[in-house]
Amino acid sequence: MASRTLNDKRDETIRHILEAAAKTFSEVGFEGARMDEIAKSAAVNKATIYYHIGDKKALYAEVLHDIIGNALERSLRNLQDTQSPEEKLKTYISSVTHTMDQNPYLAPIMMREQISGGHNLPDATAQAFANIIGTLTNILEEGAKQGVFIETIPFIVHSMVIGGVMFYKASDPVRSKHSTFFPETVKKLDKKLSGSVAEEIEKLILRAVRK
Amino acid sequence: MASRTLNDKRDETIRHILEAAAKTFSEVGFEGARMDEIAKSAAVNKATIYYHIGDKKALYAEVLHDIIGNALERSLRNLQDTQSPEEKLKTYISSVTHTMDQNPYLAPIMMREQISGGHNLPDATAQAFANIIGTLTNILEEGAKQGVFIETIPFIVHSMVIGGVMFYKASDPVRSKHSTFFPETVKKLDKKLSGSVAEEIEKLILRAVRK
Amino acid sequence: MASRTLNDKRDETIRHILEAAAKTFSEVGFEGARMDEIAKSAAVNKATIYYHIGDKKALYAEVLHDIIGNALERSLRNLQDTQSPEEKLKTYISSVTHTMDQNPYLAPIMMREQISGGHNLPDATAQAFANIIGTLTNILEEGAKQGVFIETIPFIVHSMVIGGVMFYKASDPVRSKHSTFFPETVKKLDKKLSGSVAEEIEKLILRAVRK
Amino acid sequence: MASRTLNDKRDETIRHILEAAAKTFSEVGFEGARMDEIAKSAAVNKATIYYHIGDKKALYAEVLHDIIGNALERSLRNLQDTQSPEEKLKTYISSVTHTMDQNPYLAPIMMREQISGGHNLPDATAQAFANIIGTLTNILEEGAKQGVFIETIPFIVHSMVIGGVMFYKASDPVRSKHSTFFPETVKKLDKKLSGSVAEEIEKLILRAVRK
DNA sequence: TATGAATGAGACTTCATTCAT
DNA sequence: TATGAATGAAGTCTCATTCAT
Repeated sequence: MASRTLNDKRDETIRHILEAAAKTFSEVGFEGARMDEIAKSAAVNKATIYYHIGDKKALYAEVLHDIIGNALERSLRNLQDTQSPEEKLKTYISSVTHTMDQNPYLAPIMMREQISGGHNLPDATAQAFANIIGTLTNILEEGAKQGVFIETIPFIVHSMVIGGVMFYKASDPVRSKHSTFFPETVKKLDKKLSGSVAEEIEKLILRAVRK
Repeated sequence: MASRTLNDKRDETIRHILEAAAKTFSEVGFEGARMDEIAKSAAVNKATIYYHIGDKKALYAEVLHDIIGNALERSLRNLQDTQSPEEKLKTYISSVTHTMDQNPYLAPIMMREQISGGHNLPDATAQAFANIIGTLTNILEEGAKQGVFIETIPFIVHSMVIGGVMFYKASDPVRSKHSTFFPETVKKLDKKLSGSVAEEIEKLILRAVRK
Repeated sequence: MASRTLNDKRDETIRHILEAAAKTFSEVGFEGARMDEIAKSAAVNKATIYYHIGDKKALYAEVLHDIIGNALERSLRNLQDTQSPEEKLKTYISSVTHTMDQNPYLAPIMMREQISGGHNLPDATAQAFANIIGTLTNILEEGAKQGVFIETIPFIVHSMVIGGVMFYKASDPVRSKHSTFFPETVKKLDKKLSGSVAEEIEKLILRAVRK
Repeated sequence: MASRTLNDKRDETIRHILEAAAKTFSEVGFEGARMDEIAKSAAVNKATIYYHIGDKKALYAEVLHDIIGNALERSLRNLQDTQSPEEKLKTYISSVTHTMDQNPYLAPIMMREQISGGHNLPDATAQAFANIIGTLTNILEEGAKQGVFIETIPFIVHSMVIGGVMFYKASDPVRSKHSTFFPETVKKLDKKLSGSVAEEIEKLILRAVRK
């Protein structure tokens, strides 16, 4: 029981650190993140991070693996037994939008990774990422074979879904900051993707690929 | 004549600096950029940057204004006298893709700005950025009014176009780095947007919004 | 019986620690030694060192007292009843060389102490060290009085014996590391002082001081 | 002329740094040295060391090369045209003792290098060091061939000369610190090797090897 | 105008030590 | 008795910026 308690405490500390790190990395990126800031935000001594996890790079890798890796994989599980390609595509898109909503750190971190060429992307994460594309490709090809979808370049559809969703998620701060430049209709948009926004994306993508 | 020559030289130096800075900022972001690196890449002394332009923030603002600002505005000019909403939308998309191809520093810098909430975005640039959305909104609304487009949330279409294009452009390094994870079809895709890729995006967007 | 067993275990733990500490201190010096490293090498938890012995300085003092102190004193016992000054000098030198061979941690630690001015030298150790010089001085003076040795400055003879022996012992790693620089004859030399090397030193010193 | 002045200043700064570093490294060793301390002692900002020379390891290497390397080589020049093996041996020893006197940082640094196995010894320095042994070996072998010296193991003679001299030089702090333990005769010894002490060493070594 | 030298502030990291169990 | 967790202090190094010429 004692060891159980100890492990609990350890795990809790680590979770605090990873949570704070994910938040910081998502907000300011790897280069902009300060170990001091992360430690303070996790309410632990800076050295504790080094004790439990390691240096900044190791911390980043851990965040990617722990927070991002899981989220990406989880988002694919709902697909298993859905039926028609169209249904699958809907589920796929709603899984992606839902995941982005659930984990607010996901989109910024992944976008930055994307831009910087995946320099710090652990293989496991890159693999998970590739799986997403693979899954979409399968859906689109299956749909094309069944004659319900047109022929497409899957990676471009993928770019539009993921890029579009991420862009939308990430654009929230800009929209509010320079609000005077944006028309009212743009500013009114919900911060959440789920609901009408997710449906709008689904609608557009389906219209685009449906025969 | 002497002063003309001097000015030429001065301008050339500044151009070198801005070019090098744009490249560096696009590759590693504001936080990741090193003044030393930029100076070396511009083949000038580090102090020269401070002499001619100012500190790092000033340099970044100058890059945004000089490189990005112009490019954005240029991309809108082709729209002036095109006719039907569908034609306008086509031109709009090809302008965006063309601009991204012309200026390789544009997409990364803008995406990073987007993610970080436009923290360093000069007002002029934000304004130009807002104009793009405004233009697209007008096109879509005109199309809807004429009954050739469905009703859409313009900012979401915008997210899919810009986000999709940027994502595609930015994903090139990841695709090659973790190439083993990606299927052959993904790896074969062209680095340039123009041509088939731009057409594919146009096709999908048009299919999505066309009634 | 239980307490006896406990004491045994405790003593064994302490012995492990001191052994590991002596090895580490001899290899990298006081400043270069890491408590983590010593604990790992002793197969105990780091806190155990603090519990049983104390902080780094206390540990170092303990090593000096326990390992070094005894060795130095032991090396003097053989001298008690030897007879002629020449015999005594021979015994003295072979005691020194033998001690250095027996305890591989001795020479490095003592040399470092020497260099750093005995900053961390406990009084007991310094005393034992002074005794060695005193003993040699006595032997040399007795020999001079008996007319079998020339007049010498004992501390200089001492420097040549101790310095020479330590230098020889310590030079083993350099000889092998930069082996290409050393001629074959140098590299072939034995790691042990005892035997031919000790005899050679004896021979040279005796020739130097013998009338 | 301006550039000359600039270079002078640069060189002076570097000399200050190397001087301070040599002193510090000699006193407390590589691990014990603090960059802060060295900078303060050189009256420059800490960053200036990194600007001109590099990190701690680079600084240490530079010290070894600059201070030690030169000194060692200089000590060999006097040997060129001396005549008899005995004269050469005398010159050799006085060169060594003189060098140690001239450069007070030499003995401690070299001894520490010796002890730690030449871990940080640049090849150039190791080479210079090997040359010293080679030179002595030649002298001893020439003397033996001419029948004026006995057969010896040169590296052991070398150990006694270098080890002895270094030990003597290095023992100065201990002698004064624990002065109560040392007899008056030991304490009275001069800090300088030159003069009587150097002569005493010469005398002893010559007596040892002379046939 | 341009630049090599220099620096203050602050970043990352290490390490001896203590705490809580 | 022993230890995993945690930390404060201090160390190394970096970097945007300024200085002096």
